[in-house]
Amino acid sequence: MPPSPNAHGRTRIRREEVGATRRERKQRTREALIDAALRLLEQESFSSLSLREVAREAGIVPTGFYRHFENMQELGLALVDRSFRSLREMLRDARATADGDQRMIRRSIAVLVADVHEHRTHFRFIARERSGGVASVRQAIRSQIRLLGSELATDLARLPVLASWSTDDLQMLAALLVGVGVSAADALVDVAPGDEETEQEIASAAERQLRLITLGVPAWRSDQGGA
Amino acid sequence: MPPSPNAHGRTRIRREEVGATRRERKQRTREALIDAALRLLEQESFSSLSLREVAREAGIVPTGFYRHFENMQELGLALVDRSFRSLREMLRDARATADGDQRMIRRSIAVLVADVHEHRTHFRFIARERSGGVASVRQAIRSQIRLLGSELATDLARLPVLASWSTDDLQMLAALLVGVGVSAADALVDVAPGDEETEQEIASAAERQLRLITLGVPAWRSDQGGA
DNA sequence: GGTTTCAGTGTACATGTGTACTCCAAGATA
DNA sequence: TATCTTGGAGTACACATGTACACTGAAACC
Repeated sequence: MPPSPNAHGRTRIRREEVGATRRERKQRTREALIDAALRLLEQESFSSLSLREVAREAGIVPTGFYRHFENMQELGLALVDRSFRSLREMLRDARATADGDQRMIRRSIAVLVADVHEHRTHFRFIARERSGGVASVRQAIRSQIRLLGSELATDLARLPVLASWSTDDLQMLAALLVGVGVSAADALVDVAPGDEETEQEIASAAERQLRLITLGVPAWRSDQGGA
Repeated sequence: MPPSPNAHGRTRIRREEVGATRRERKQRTREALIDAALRLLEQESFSSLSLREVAREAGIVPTGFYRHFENMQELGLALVDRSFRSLREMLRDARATADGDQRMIRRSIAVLVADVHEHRTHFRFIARERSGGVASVRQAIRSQIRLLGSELATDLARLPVLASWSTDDLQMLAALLVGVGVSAADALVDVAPGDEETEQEIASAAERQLRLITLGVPAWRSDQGGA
């Protein structure tokens, strides 16, 4: 624990603070709580994060927390929501604007890398809690990722190469592709902030992995099982 | 928190317990601590696990913990070690005894599924902490998984189809295959204990994913970049 | 058989926790 | 203007936590 608990740039909210309507100020405190949590999550995991800690970092008194969230778990769900909001749209856009599977792959990876870059804290949270401690948070994250997969499967179904594929096989493929993305994001989150080279390597590896997979697609026959 | 903290079958260790040499008894208590931790980790994450909790569950007094581990983090590393010990050998064996890539895939997945089945607690721990809270534990797990990848890459290099591949591409392929395995294990850990059907589905999906990847292999050309 | 070692005990303490309660000042509403 | 509503403050309490310290009795050793 750092010696000075309120040391670095937390968002102090005070009654005296200038601010417009009451709703706006409440909203702002809510944001401050979310941001405070994300900031603290760079150092520790969600399940070991305490209500008091978050409140302190946000600059309000512990009991004030309850005006915004019933408990920490609810804060967790808000964090999941916040973290996934933009990514899903951006990915869908990326697939819509660029068709042709190779271009789609490059675009999607680029979007992912850029988003991880810009919202590192969100992705660190997601990566850490995807299999992590608090059950409801974990489930929320997984359901978001599953959604990502379904959306991808729907788009894939429109590609000529995949026209003859069964829904089951499409889901399998989509899950595989999403898995590669998740692994890449996982790896990116742990790259030192300045290290663009490693970042580039991870992106390139993910791209090549996706490309390898697409190479298998034309040869796929659902029923071929044995050696 | 459950009403009776010492309720279910924890391993009580007492001075009066019959036991042979002093070393053996110390070893047994150490095991009891590890087992206690694994038991508790079914309900909560490692970073929110307390030293007192583990000691209590193992049937010793809090301060007794220090006779075995310097702190919780060291316990965590012991858990990582314990969890990976058997799997790596089993996987290497599986690849050694069955050559021919399709058979290798089937065998490896079978080994993984069986091991997850038998040591569910280990894999739950690994899955949860792989991206989880305590840095040193996370790093230990990742290095084990990376090792898994390197070992696989070495074995892959011996396959005729991959003879011409660069080391870099082999690493990329190995990472992809290991990634599929990790995802599968992730999913398996959350299957309800009795539900063999879902288990079978996950295994089958992973197998198909691996098969699809191998289909891409003959078509791979390292330098082909564009659409 | 006497001495040493040491795994596990028991006590103690300062600190952090979640949450119940009352209070208040400023925004909302009439 | 007077009244109501409500974010947030302040106080309080009953816990749980990590670890320091002195202890004990049996195994290990001479």
